[in-house]
Amino acid sequence: MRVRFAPSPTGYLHIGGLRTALYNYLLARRHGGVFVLRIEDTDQTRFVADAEQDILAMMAWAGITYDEGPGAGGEYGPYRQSERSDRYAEIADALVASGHAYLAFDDNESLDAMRNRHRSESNPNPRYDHTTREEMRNSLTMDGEAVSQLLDAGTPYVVRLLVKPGKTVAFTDAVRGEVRFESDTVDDQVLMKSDGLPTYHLANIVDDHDMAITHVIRGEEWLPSTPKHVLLYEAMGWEVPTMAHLPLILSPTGGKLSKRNAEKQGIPVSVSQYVDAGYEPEALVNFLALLGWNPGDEQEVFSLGELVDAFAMERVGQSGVQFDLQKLNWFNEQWLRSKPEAELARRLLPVANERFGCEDEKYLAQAIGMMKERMTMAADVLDAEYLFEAPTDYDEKAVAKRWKEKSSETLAAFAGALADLETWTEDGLEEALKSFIAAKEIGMGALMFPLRMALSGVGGGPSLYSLMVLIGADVTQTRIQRAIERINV
RNA sequence: GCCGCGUUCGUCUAGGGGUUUAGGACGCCGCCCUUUCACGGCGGUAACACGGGUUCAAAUCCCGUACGCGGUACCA
Repeated sequence: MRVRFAPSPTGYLHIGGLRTALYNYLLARRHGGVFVLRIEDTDQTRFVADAEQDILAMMAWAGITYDEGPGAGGEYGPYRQSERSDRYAEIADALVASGHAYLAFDDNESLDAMRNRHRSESNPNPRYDHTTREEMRNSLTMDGEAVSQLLDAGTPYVVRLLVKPGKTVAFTDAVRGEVRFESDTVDDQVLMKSDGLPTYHLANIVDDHDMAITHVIRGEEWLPSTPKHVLLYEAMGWEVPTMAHLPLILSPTGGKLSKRNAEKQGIPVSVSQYVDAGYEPEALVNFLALLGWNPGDEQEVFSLGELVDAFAMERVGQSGVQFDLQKLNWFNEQWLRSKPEAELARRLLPVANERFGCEDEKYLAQAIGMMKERMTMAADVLDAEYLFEAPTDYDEKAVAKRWKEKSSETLAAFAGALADLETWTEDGLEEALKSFIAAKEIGMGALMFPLRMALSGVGGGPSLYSLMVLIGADVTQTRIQRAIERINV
């Protein structure tokens, strides 16, 4: 089995592109096959200089490795279409020679004119096909001599696929079963552009054949052009690979997950935006894997390796799937909790240092340990400022509601008790606190709430025992004094 | 318009003729746990697009309709 991911460097790697890459990768690894990365850079006008680099970087971030491709080598290279031009020209010539394709000299104006001529309410998008090609300037309508003259004069031309009407083009899609198209509805696709570069359709089938690709796994947007590809394979006498068209990822409201549409709804479309937002790669991969595929049992959290073991094309769905950021966030929480604090601390230290001057990785790791179950994103720990510095203000609503007349007095007394405490540990603190409230004959809340306010300034958060251990005895004392001075009832 | 693909809780989905009072997950709501907030546990909310047919029996098979999505470029 040989599969490929064939992105076009016309923009940064799209979230849908990453899923396509992932499914290809999973299938290859599952079956001990080869995963090829091929860069389809045949559109000069839309070329984006650093797009290829972004694609490579994002795949690496996600842990999706490939066996052949730019930077990985392989016997079927080069893996950039811009470096394979001669081969496409050769095939285009062969297609023309065998009568499966022809030369067309029409410029944009005459193309527009033809479309305007035929445009009507019942035919809003006239095609260059068996119904119109006879009106045009091409090697079918002109004699050989006229064609030679144009060629000699250097007239620009394209090569078009000659699609004969009255045929049924059928293929079996691994996701959808048998799909059939009538050739009457297929247009004479341009195979070679006038700039001498191939279109996707030509380059794709030539490369898939030359690179011995056995399974073509791509987005559903390609389904309508598959008959053209089948026709091309047949014209060359090549075997048609197994086709699999993945359901499209839709925006949360059901429309296309286009850049504009999605970002309006707060859904990033570039993988790099997820990286920048701080998502765990495992979470994005996990989420994407389940977007259009399911294992058939109730497991939801999968590592990449587990996905490899569980993945099966038969369990890929057929209908479009809506992107749900909340579910992605849930996966991020799951993965975050499974990561060692030390690892997260190492990652977050630079930001913690910048924001709070925190240079102590161990301290940060300890703070993360306390906050882990409250975080959606790793950086959320830094939003709990009180972990790093004294609160500058105290939640007014909570204070108004729960700060009593005696709170200051209680706190002051407790501060005194803490000053005598010898074992500054969670257990020691808990013991001290309990004996304090017992002696004072007050409820737990009468001390806990003021203490929490004094130490954190907010009503919710991690265990106070662990917080006090984290910030230490001195800081605890300072914060208590500060609160007594500042919170007046 | 035409061509193609699709349609089970708000979302991702299981189920593929009787096992179904249609299961799970996210979200939302409630209860429990708890110093708080979370986590966790328990419970609740909520779906077979519609109409015909086939069949003893249909969410499941067939046809139609509706709706959604994709395609309809010298873009991929």
